[in-house]
Amino acid sequence: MLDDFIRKLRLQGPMRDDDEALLRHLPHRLVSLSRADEVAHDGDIVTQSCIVTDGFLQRQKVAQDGGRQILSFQPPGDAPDLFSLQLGKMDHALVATSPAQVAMVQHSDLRAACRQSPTLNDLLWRDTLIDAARGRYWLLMLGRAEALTRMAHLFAEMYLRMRMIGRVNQGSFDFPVTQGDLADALGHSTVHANRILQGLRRRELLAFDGHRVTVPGWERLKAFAQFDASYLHYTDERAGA
Amino acid sequence: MLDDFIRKLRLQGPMRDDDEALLRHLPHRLVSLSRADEVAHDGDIVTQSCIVTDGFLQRQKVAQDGGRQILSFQPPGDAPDLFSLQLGKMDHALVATSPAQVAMVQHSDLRAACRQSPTLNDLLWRDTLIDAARGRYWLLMLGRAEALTRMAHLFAEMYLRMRMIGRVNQGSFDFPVTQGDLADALGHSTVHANRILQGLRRRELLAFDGHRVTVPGWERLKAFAQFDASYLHYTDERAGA
DNA sequence: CGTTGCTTTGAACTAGCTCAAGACCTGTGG
DNA sequence: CCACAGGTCTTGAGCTAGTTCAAAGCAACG
Repeated sequence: MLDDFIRKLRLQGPMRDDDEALLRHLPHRLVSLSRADEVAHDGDIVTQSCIVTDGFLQRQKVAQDGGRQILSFQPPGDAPDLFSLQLGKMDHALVATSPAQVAMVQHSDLRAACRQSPTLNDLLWRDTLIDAARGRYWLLMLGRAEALTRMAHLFAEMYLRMRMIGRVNQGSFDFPVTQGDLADALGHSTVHANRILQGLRRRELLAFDGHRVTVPGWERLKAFAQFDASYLHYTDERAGA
Repeated sequence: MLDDFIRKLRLQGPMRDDDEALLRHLPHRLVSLSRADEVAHDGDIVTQSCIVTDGFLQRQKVAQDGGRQILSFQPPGDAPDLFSLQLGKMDHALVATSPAQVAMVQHSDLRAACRQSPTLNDLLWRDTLIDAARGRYWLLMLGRAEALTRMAHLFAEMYLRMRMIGRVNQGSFDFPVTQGDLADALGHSTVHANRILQGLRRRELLAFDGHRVTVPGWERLKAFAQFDASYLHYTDERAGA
């Protein structure tokens, strides 16, 4: 069940076999989620973290005026609230983007594993930092990139991340989000998200039907989105190619 | 020299006295910087991290089109590239915003200290995660907040962070940045940054002369900026009040 | 087979941009 | 001590990317 997580950690740095064993023996409880289910609410005090095993979660934050900003989409293999192991408190909500499945792990068990193995401690720390690096890149996109590039970049990142966990088949992968979700992630209105998607399809950079993304030419999309995979900090040489 | 850093860590969670001693005995080298000096370049492989002891650093990233996005301003007490302890590689540049002083610490020494004290390991991990939390909040601002709120929020955050390290006197603190810097941080043009600042001054929310910020009424600014300090994860009760 | 939520389109509007020029300030060399 | 140079700030004016509002089309689900 934690296969994707372990696979991703291995892509992000060297993992000792005994650390993998420690992870595999982590007690966990599988939970199935429907779209919009909240794994954790903004402000919650939490004592467990989750690992996405199927579907997508998203981080989101609702502003005073009711506007919603989606801070990230988290594909399988992600541990989107691993940070709470150290912070203990949510500063945003963690919500199921689509029907999803997560493995819940107690902080006490994670802490015990980290104490037992400093190298596992480092692997997890590293994962939370790569997560932050993705956030920084998203910041760059929101601040500087124009609409088409921004949207293209989001899809390029998802494409590569899904490919790295083996979930891309013939240039296409599941990504069940609404255009409203995309708009809230990119800081646009729903109407404009719709028009951007049409623009990307017209340019034959990607097609998206609300459930599945198809990338006809990865190199073309990469170039258009000015996508440079180095911020994902994969140590594997094939990454991003 | 590491006083502000230790002070900040103590505000973010309980610190054992022996951990403080470990930090104080970290070998470090003080470096003075002029405005625009690069502590680390985008893409650098690094084996040391810095702690800001005076002045401001900023993270920044230059897009293909030459546009620059400032990802964060780092006041004294921050360790803006502590993440490189785990990642080893810069995915953005670290630059002096103004004349500044930093303490450089070797990763090998930091790693030794973390191995020696798991609680110190946690304090540092925690610090990198709070840094990420600030980034998420900035993302919310860039995505959803309108110009005036966005600018006000940046100043509110800097005000509070400076106050927590004792660098606010009578509602005013040093913040030597140009309007171009502010624009590049907030995703605006320089011209617009200028007009926003005029708007904030006209409303008597804050005054800024290019060197120093003066906040005539903290409560008013807080309300206007919709500032809620909880994302800074200070454990001290006085924080944000 | 009707309801509900999502997508698509049009049209008017606006926040923020770009371009351009002038004012101001600060440090430097003569 | 002055003049000049380079950067920063300020202002105006026209433009554009993206918004809001409103309505219609579509598709999935009970």
